[in-house]
Amino acid sequence: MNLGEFCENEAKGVVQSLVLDREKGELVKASGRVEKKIGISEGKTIAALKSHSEAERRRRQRINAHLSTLRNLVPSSDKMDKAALLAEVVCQVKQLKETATDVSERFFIPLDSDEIKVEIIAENAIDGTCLYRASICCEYMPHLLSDLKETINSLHVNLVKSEISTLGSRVKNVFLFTNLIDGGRATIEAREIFLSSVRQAFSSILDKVSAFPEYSAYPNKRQRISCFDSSSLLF
Amino acid sequence: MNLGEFCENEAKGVVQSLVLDREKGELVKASGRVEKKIGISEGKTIAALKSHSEAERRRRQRINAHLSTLRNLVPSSDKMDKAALLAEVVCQVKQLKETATDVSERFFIPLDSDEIKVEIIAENAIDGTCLYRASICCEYMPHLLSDLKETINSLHVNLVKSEISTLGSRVKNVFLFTNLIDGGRATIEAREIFLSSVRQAFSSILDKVSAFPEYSAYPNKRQRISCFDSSSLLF
DNA sequence: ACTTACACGTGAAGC
DNA sequence: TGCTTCACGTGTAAG
Repeated sequence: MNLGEFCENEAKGVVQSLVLDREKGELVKASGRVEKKIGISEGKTIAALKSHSEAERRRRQRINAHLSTLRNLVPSSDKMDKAALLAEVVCQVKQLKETATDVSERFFIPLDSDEIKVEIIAENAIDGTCLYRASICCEYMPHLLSDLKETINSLHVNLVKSEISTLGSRVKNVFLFTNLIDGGRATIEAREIFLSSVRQAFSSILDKVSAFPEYSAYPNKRQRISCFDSSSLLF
Repeated sequence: MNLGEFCENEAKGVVQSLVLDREKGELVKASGRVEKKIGISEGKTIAALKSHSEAERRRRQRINAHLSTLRNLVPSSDKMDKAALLAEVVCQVKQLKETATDVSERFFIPLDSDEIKVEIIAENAIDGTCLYRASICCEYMPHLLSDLKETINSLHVNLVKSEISTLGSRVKNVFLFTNLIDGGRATIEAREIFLSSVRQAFSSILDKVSAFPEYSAYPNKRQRISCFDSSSLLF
């Protein structure tokens, strides 16, 4: 029922509405409760309708403003319709994410998602000693590095190499180490147990970081990258 | 005028339409041309209206499908309304692009936008010889490298170093060189002329690449990065 | 004339 | 109840 229709029918004191019935393909009465008590507050109703349509107008403007912002961000998306623009945005986001992941894995850049990875990356053919790689990517917090150091120490591993890289407030740490305790005599089960204990140790750090109140509160930060070998610095 | 309104007025052989006048804040007649010849093709009109509303329905579905795809791509955007979702997407795209640019500049990764950069990066304090850095980022095409080689040769520069990196089908080349011809005696104007001649030479390569029919046709490619020093390989 | 895309006002549903 | 969001059918203009 549009505004014009309402006022027109208001005079008769009744509201009738016909709609297109999609299944039957014909016009039908809109509903059963078409009778209404009218005449008391036409002004109020009109005012409500007016504010409603104005609110809806504002909503559309908000959405379209974001869409045109996206248009500026996406190259050569002028004269694309809304659907095509959104399709293009989907592609861009996917591709950017994929690139970011690739770059991150190869070049050791911290991403925005927290992550822990612990894996065996090499096995000594002679004595069966394993080389492990453990990485943690998270938001920076005070004492993060000393916590990590403590964790590594408590695991009683033979640290081969450690690296840190930062991007904005994100930190990524990678550790290469061998297992001191069972070394070459480790069974597959023992290795799995060791892996999961390392994962657990790192996870508790991640929990601590997650619980830490961020003091950067998501600014439009200008991100800067730095990375270095911290083997000699930290440990 | 909605379908119900139309059919209702059709009986009277006239169409009246009231709309809310935003400036005056009151209801006014919609337009002057309210008289219509009706009774000839009601069926056709209804059919047209129906196909119209169905088309509009399909359009909405298309747009909403893309929006829900974006919802899945953006973390924790469940229960966001459309505007908030789009705002979040804008942020994500901006941040991803910024990160990509940072990473690209520092780690020498080709991005998706074609680019040429030629600049002086150092000047010899004694003889005034300049060290230049020229980079080109573009789509790969056959003979790109030999074209580049030819271009560099034709510029008669003293090539110090060249690097290539690729990401998917994108290629980025960086060249460090000094100017053989005028060397230390170059005036500021001569340097500018030299810079622009290098830019022009690279631009013609970029034009050639742009004109080249892509054979990758934008797949959802799994991008892989490789980069190497090509000084000894290429030149 | 037919299709297509957009803006609009409105009904319905969730707080 | 009032406010907000969404889907809908429609008016309208462009190709």
